[in-house]
This record gives sequence, structure tokens and C-alpha cells, in this order.
Amino acid sequence: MAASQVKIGSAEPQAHSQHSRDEILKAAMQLFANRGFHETSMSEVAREARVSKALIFWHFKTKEELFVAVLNRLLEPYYIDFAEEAAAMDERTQILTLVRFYLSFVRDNASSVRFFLTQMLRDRHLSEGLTDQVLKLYGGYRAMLVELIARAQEKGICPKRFTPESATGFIISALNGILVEHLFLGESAIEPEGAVEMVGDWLFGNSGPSPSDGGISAA
Amino acid sequence: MAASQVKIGSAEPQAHSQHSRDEILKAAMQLFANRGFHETSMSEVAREARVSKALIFWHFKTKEELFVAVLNRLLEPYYIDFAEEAAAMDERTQILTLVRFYLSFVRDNASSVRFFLTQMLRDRHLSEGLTDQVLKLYGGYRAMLVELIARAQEKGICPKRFTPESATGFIISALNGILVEHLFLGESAIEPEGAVEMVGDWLFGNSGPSPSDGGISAA
DNA sequence: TTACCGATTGACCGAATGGTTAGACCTTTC
DNA sequence: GAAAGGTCTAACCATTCGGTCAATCGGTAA
Repeated sequence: MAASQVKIGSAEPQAHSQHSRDEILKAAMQLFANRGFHETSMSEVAREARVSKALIFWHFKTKEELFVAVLNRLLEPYYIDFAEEAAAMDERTQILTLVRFYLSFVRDNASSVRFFLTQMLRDRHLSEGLTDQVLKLYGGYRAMLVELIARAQEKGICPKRFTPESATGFIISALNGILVEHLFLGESAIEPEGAVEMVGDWLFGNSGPSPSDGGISAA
Repeated sequence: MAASQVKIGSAEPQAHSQHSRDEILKAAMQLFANRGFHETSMSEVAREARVSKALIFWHFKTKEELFVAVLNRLLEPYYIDFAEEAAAMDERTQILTLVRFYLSFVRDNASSVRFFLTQMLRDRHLSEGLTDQVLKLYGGYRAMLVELIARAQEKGICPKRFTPESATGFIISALNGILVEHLFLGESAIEPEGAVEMVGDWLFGNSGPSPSDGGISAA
């Protein structure tokens, strides 16, 4: 699809179609995200998009199809590539950058993150595809961390107190915990930098930059 | 139908009423928990409870009122008192027991935990009272941990790398992270004992020989 | 002009929803 | 007996839901 949609301003019929389709998606995105699937009616979407209800059913065969389209559009910003900007860093910096990235992403995209989690928890059936994609992203992130930690351990930057897998599990658990607090208690819960510092501390032993603590039992 | 077998109040009319009310609550509990508020219809509840729909509206003025009643009943097992069984332990053991308690509770009550979280995330308006109660429980747990860690630090059992507040924040984040994995990835994610050990390790420093097997693992 | 076709609409449909009502049932009290 | 009142139900109501359909609009090609 999307053959010649580049010439937006022209008078081609596709342009009109694309535009209305986009309006519908935009309206549906907002409504679904704020109220969920079952609580949002097609009439509301139509009204919000300033379009007749029948047109929605011309663009999307069914309410579920519209919903899935919305999910996929909301999922787009989740696909980033970390590799490019991290290539030059040493492992320690990469790991901390990765952690920092997770935290700031969650904070910046809190509303859609909340939406996805709610959706996956509630409507197992409707969100099968979504769950697959999210778990895949999640697994990718985890694998990246595992490998970074393993490399750091090989280079001796990082003590071998735990296996890379269990260390990663612990770190990710902590990150998810922060996410939970963020979702339920609002922004105030924990400032990201503190969390990054704690992770660095736990993983590498007490490090230079924050000297406030005395010698540690890092063992 | 099963008229006067209860014998509680002899032949008083209230017995009938109480019984049907309970049946309704039981059915509603199951349906609401599995499908959510909007996806559950009063007719379904009536059918499941083998009762006429009108009777539900006689017991509960409105669907929302029934829902709130269900929430409160589901919330009952969350109120426990930890103090009694922990009085005799030293701080280290108390802290680890508290962590272990959190983990096993989440595992044993996974379905209602999932229900509450979903509900709080989705229907902010419907769950105001619920959110208040849950946050209060949460705050209580947190306060307990903070005080235990503070006492442990005073006694020198626990190094003072972090303030009790931030250490507690970190631990609880890790616990919530485990909860998240449990909710999304099923049982397999992390075995509780490993998590307890990691927490102990992080908080008290690595106590060389397999430490937790003093008298702790009893609980 | 006419014929065609993608895009768009208002009016409509059957099913289900939350909620109401009029009255029946049952037990106690006089 | 009859009156009273708590408990329960079948039938009903207005509304909304997801979805359909015949008809139209606007631009393009002949």
C-alpha cells in the first residue's frame, strides 16, 4: 500500500483518503489510549475525527482492525536502535547509557507505556500480537544487557559476583519497579539519575564520581 | 429452593436475603475479576448467581455499587499484620522475612493482584477508593522496611551506604519489577529465594558462606 | 457530455446494555 | 382469616452498541 502518497497536496483521490484515514487513526489513538477498547465507541471516534461512522468502517473492516492499527502506530517509537550511538563507548558507559535510556524513555512515553501494559494485562485475547512484539523488544533489551555485562566481566571492569543473566534480571527488575512507581505514584517517585547511580554502584562497586560514601563491602 | 437450611437467624427473612446477596457477590467477583467492569453485564452476573437481574438491583442500587462491594471483598486478604510473628527476630531476619512475604503473597494472590493493578491503571475514576487503600497498604509496607533498615544501620548490622529511604526505594523497586515479570511472563521469571538472597547481599554485603541458612529459612 | 469509481454520508438494523415496574411469593403479626 | 412488609421475578423501557446499505459527491477518462 501507500504507493504515491508523497504528493500530499495534490488533488489525487488517495490524498483525501489518506488524510481522513489519518484523522480517524489519530482520534482512535487518543480515545483508545485514554479509555480502552470496550469503553470507546465507534461513534465517539467518528465524532472526534469529524467523520461519519460509516467511513470508519470503510477504512477498517471492524472495530478490532482499527484497534490493531492504532496499536501498531503507537508501537512505532519503541523501535529504536541503540547500537549506533553506543559503538564507541566502553562497556561500563554502554550499560549505564542503556539503563538511562530505559528510564528516560519510560518517562517520556509514560502514557503509551501505561496504555500498553493495561492492554496486555486486561485483554489477553485482543493483544496477542502486541504482547508478542513487546516481549520481543523486552527480550532484545535484556539480551543486550546480558552481553554487555558478560563482556565487562571478561575485561575485568565488573566483578563476577553474579552471572550476567542474574545480574541483568536484577537490574531489569529494579527498572520495572521504578516504572511501576512512576505509573502509580506519578513523576515524583524516583529521579532517574539516582537509579542509574545505584545500578552502577551495585554492578561495578563504588565508583569515583560520587565520593560521598566511604569504603564499601563490595566484596 | 434451599430455604431455611442456614438456621442462623431461624426463619428470619434476612437469612434468605444474605444468602442471595452473597451468591451475587461471589458471581460478580469472578466475572469482574476475569473480564473487568465494562465487559461484564448485569445479566451475566444474574445468570451466574442463578438469580434474577432485578434482584441484583434490589441488593445494590447500581452496577457501580456492586463493583465497589466486590473490590472491598477482594481487598480483605490484603490486610495482614506482620508485627506479631516478627517480634522476636533480629532486624536482618525481619527484613528478609518481609521481602519473602511480599514475594509469596504476590505469587499466591497473583490473579487478584493483576486485577487490582489493571483496575487502577484503567479506570482511575471507578477505583479512587481502591487506589487510596492500596497506596495506604503500600506505604505501610514501605514504612516498615525503612524503619527496619534504619534500626539495622544503627545496630551496625547493615552498612550505611544509602539512607534507609533510598535503600527501601531500591528494594521495593526490585520487588515490583519481579511482580511485573511475574504478571507478564508467568511463574517462571524469577524464583523468590534467589531474589531474597540478592537483596540480602546488596543490603548487608556478601556474607561469604551460604548465609541465609541460619534459622531464617523457616518461614 | 457521459460513464465510471473511489470516497463519503445519513438512515437504518438487530442485539445487548443498565435500569424500572408491577406484581407475586412467603413469613410474621394481629 | 387479613394486613404488612421483606424478598424475588418476568416483562418491559430507553438507549447505545457495532455494523450495513443505498445513495451521493467529486474527480478522471472516454
